[in-house]
Amino acid sequence: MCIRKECSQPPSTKSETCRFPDRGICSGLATDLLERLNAIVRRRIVPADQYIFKHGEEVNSFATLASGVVKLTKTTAAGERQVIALMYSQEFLGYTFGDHHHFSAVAATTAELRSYPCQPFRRLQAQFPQLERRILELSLRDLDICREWTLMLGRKSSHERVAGLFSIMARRARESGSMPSGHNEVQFRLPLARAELADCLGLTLETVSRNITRLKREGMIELRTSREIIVPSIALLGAAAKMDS
Amino acid sequence: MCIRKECSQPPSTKSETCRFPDRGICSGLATDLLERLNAIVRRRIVPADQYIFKHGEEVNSFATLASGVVKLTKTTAAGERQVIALMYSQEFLGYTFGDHHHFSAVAATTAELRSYPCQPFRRLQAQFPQLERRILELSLRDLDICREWTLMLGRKSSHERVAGLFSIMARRARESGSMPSGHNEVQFRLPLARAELADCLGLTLETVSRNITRLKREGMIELRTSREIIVPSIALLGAAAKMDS
DNA sequence: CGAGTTCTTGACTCGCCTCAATTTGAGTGG
DNA sequence: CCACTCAAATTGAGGCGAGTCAAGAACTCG
Repeated sequence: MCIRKECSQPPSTKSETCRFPDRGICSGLATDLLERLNAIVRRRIVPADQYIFKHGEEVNSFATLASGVVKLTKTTAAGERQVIALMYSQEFLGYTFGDHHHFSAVAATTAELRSYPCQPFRRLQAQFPQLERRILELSLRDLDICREWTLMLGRKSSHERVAGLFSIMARRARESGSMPSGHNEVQFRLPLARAELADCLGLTLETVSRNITRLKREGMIELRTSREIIVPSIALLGAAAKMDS
Repeated sequence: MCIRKECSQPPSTKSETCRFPDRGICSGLATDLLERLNAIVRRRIVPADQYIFKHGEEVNSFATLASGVVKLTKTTAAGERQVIALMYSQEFLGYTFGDHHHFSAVAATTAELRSYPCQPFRRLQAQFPQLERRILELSLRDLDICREWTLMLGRKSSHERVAGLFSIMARRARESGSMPSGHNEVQFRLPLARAELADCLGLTLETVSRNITRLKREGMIELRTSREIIVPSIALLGAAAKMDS
């Protein structure tokens, strides 16, 4: 019962800014609101490994990630880094009610942003309930993902973690990329170096590397180069990670 | 800049259901909306260690926790349990757009719920933008907490984790309980057994126990019984956990 | 092609887990 | 009120998985 998540709506409002309706902020919005959003949007290119915003900085814009991959990171008082989320193309970045960011955002690859200045965006949000609702939907989705991640970090072995992350990445690559969806094999380029993978998984770079070789040995993955990965079967990889979703 | 989180609003709309304005769903809502909510609310008492809802079950209500403590849990395919969040008095529980729960909720102590049936609640939500906004605020808060937890599980030692959890619990106890706020020392009753603490922290019960004795030895805490904890200084305990917030 | 970075691999250490034995504490009935 | 019982917590001994330190191989880019 209850309102059902609308997954398969007709791609009617497919504008330039919204190519993947179920991920982006703009999906399903009325055309007049889309126009208002387009009126305030600004483009911004952030090269790989540069900050988009830093922990503690004042919030002055939100953004849709038009292309690229972005890491959200936090740091222990002891200085250890932890990636708390990976944001992929079309996802909405940095929304908060607070006036200061509680984490940092770093471009993992070159990131192309559609940036909405905070104040006019909030005015639109107050004016259009459908925008507020969309933000809520996306936030709840982020919350779900974060809790899944929590389970991973709390209870899984290093081998399961690496398999799990690769399985997630493979699925994203299959969705976003124009892959023949009938085919089972997925090939993609890792957006992260070994040390960054380690920061995602709460491991060290060496442990990540060892588990990559182990997955290779077990036939779960193949490496073209150290960044180019071939996954023969996502289902098999997901099983190795002991995932359910 | 941007809209500031309203923390110190006058406690004007203090109804029976809303004693802690900044945590609950009802805080700051107009009186007509509060009346509509009160019209659909139902009470429910759940004894300790019983499920409030289970992972995979259909969503049929949301609830404010009127008193008690609730664990939100997930389980690995391998069967290991992980607590992904602790909900305290006045917090809002189980909201989602989906029609099935993605995790379980278990009463840690006897839990008194104010339960809102899903369908009428969603109608009110569609009708009153302020309710939707409030849900968004709370969801973003949950997201922040979850990401802090992620950092803890990914990067902290067992000792830091136990200290961190106790420091969080002590702060909650000080807020909720009628403690002399001038006084530094906090005393509270643990809502969780050792095994449950372990499920929160991604550790084993033995490791939790060892670290409790260590904290005791270091003078960071005192135990009256195994469930009654005295924290001489939350600040010191927080420092041991290497927390920043 | 060469220089610097990134990745892999090895040897060793340490922290947390596992298994097991007490100890403590709460509840019950004599 | 005090033994008895059972569950929960503590403590110990030993093993294993992930971290640390270090060397060498493989990429990347000028």
